[in-house]
Amino acid sequence: MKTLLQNIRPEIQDGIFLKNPESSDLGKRIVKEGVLLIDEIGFEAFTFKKLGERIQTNESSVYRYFENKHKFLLYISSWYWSWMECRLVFETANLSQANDRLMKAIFLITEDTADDISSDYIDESVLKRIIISDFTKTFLTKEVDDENREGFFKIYKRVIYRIAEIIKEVNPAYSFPESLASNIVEGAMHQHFLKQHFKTITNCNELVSPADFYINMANNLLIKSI
Amino acid sequence: MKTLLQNIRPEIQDGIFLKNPESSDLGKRIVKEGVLLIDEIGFEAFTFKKLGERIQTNESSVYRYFENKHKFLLYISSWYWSWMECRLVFETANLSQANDRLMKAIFLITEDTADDISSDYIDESVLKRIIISDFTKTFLTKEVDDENREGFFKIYKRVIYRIAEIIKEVNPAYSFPESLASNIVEGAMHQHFLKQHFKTITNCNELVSPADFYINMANNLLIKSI
DNA sequence: TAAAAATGATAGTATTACTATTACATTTGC
DNA sequence: GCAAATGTAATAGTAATACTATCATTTTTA
Repeated sequence: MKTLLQNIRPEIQDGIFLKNPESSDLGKRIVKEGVLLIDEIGFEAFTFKKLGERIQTNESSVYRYFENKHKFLLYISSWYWSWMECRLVFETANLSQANDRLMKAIFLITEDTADDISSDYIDESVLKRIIISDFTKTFLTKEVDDENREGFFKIYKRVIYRIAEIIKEVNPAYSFPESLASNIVEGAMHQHFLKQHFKTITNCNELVSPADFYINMANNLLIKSI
Repeated sequence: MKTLLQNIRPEIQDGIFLKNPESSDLGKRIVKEGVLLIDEIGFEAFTFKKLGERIQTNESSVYRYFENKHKFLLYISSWYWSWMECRLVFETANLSQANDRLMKAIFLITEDTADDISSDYIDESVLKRIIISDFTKTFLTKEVDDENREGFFKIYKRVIYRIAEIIKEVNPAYSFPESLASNIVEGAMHQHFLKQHFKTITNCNELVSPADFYINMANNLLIKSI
């Protein structure tokens, strides 16, 4: 499993990068260190100049790979969702019961920490933290419709479709499969955030995970109500 | 009701503004036109210089009221949640059944458009659009813990507590009242966003509203499962 | 080994995000 | 009605951001 995932290259939409960062050592360093730098100082304070200093290269070299930091965030987000889709497909493949697939899918999406399956150069647990605090910023912009048309959110949406499909299998009569899927994916990130910063408006803590909350939700909405 | 709400001044935490914009005509124009400008060009492109030009005043005059545009967003967000809390309290006050109060609360929080109850100078339906696309940006920052300690998110959290309290009344045995409340509030904003920009990952559309989705959710989780 | 591609270094521009100063206008308190 | 206090406008200035352009140098590859 480990080796399999390590060899999978993420599918990234044309137009997100200028030059494929996987194609060179510098490109890989930009991505690897960029992720760490965003995690350290936050996306707002992150600049290509600071990244250049950190990896001992010129600001302009970074600009050869990515147009701007927004595209960089789109890149690492696509990477994350691509990796998530891959795990979703692999880890549900051998489950014959739709309900088992749903529980597994919710568990994967909402789990607290990425497990230790790591690609060669990106730290997934750090990436997950960035996704929780910054992914929504990729689409909460005035350019969202143009960028959606260009396919920049394709993989993210595909992850949601896959979960919605499992939901439909579990209970074909349920009226809101897509909304429930998108609610679980977005909501899980939000509950993780609340757990860290606004503890009083969530029941998630060291003992209760977002997975518990959403597994209970899915069971009640789809199974007990049949 | 209209006059009542018109006369209520929002409760805004000290430290969000430098000088109370309600205290002068210029301050009110800053808020009113600032809201419209953010709606038009988006929060990222919004600057105090552009706002100054729009209302024919100097950039530095705007800086006398707000430290920066982040604080401005915090201000209009507090305003929105304050107004929402007020409506929540008033419109559920006369309902004796906890379940009726919950349905009313969910409806208020998730409703499509603000109704025509308007304060003298802020356009609530425009403000609601801004909340949907920009509210999360107020807390998805590196400064969130400091700002939370300063009370900048107090009213927002209080809205969630109130909903969580109603949830507990409806079903005291339910294990995740705070998480469900925060999920509904945040999720409703997200479903509105999806309805506008990512139609394929939501079931909400012209016929089905986020209110339908969340009312069904609350009923199934809290009532049918008792 | 020559051509092509990638990188590094430097410089430059427009805009942003402010701060400071001073002059002028308006309100308010007595 | 006038002085004091407060509020606003205008101008200028700084540091950082978000890039783009140019050209020399190094590395890759054909």
